[in-house]
Amino acid sequence: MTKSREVKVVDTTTEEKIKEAARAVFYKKGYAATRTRDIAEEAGINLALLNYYFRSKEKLFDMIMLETVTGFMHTMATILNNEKSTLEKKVELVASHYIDFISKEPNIPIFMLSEIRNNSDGLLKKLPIRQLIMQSLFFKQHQEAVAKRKITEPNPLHFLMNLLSLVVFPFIAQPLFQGISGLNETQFNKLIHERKKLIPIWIKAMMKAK
Amino acid sequence: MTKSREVKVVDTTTEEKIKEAARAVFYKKGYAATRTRDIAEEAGINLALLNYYFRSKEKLFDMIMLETVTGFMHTMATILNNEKSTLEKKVELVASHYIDFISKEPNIPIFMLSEIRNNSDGLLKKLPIRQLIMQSLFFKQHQEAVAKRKITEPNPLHFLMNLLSLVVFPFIAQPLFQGISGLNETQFNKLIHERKKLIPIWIKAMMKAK
DNA sequence: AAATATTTTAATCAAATGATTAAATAACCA
DNA sequence: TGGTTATTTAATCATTTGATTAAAATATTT
Repeated sequence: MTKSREVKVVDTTTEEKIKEAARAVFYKKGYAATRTRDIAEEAGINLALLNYYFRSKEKLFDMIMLETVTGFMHTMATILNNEKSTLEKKVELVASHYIDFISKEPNIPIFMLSEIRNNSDGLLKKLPIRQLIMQSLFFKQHQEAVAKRKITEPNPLHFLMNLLSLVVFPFIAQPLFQGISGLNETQFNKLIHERKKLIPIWIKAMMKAK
Repeated sequence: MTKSREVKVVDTTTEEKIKEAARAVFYKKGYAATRTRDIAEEAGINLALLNYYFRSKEKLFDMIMLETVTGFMHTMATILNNEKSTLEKKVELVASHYIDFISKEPNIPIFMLSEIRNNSDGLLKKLPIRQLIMQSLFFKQHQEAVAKRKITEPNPLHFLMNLLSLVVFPFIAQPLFQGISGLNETQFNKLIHERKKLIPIWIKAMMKAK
């Protein structure tokens, strides 16, 4: 292993450093509010290097945005299509995985959803998310459960919307809820993590309600 | 009624025109992405008038932000403190009111939550939202219901978080859900409005689950 | 009507910001 | 090593953007 290789493994490439810095700043402040100079500073590099490696702020952003959304959807599709888990287990997996994931990157949901909303040319339309989820095993299992009268709500979109709402919204509205409740960050995190167990129970009860 | 007064009533003041334009643009694009020139154009006025009436972009924004958050919280507090409604009825009122309200201004939730997140000096701390909600009749009724074993989940914050999640998140993630489902705007709106009836049923079932 | 105050406009400023350039430095290779 | 390529830097550009100014237009008061 040459020295240059070792640097790439142990430390990180300048290119990677910039990308990671950009990711951090974009996640926190969004596209419009981040300055290329913020990214340069965060990465500890000269401003010109950003354009040297990535041509423009917009190209760098598009790359990160694409990776973020793709990663999010890919994980979702993987869970929803898991052959070895029941519908109930999938609910547990979604809740558990995303609560842990978002806990590590709390700004991701509002970042993604804000930027998707702005994005007029439609990043979503370029990705094959539609069939990946609408034709997932999760949806088939839901359909079966409806047929067997295990679930009353026949629309699988309500099912998925409810699950994601309960998982994601508390993070998005965290500052609001902390302001209301007076809980500090540690206490709030504890509350959030309780939900890994609670959400599957709630979802189960909801979907049987009539 | 003089002519100048009539103008103020029928038409609108320049000042009001600017404020309404600013509201529209800020809601849609957020603080960082809106240009004072965007607001001027939307209002059909000269750029200098914005500074003449409101001194700066930031002051104009702060004013709109304060009104928005105050309005939101005030309505919430009013519903949660309604002496004449049961806990269940309050859930219905919240769902019904906010679904109608956000339907008319779909960008409000993500706007508010994004900007609250940025706001480092803490707009929330200046408002008396804490006691207004934590000491609300809604929370007292919840406590009673827990005592009477009508509700299993003892934490009222989970209760409120769940309710708001189910109401608000579908709007925030609307572009995502439309991308996933392939529904057009009309179809999606129909889905959202179904939730006015469904959410109270779901909440009821959830909170009794164990 | 004349004088005064208010509102609006066009022109301009200064700072911020995304991007480029040419030169310097470091890495690589024959 | 010496030459070539790749990386990095400092300086600078051109635009954009928030804000100001002085003058013009309009409304109000005396």
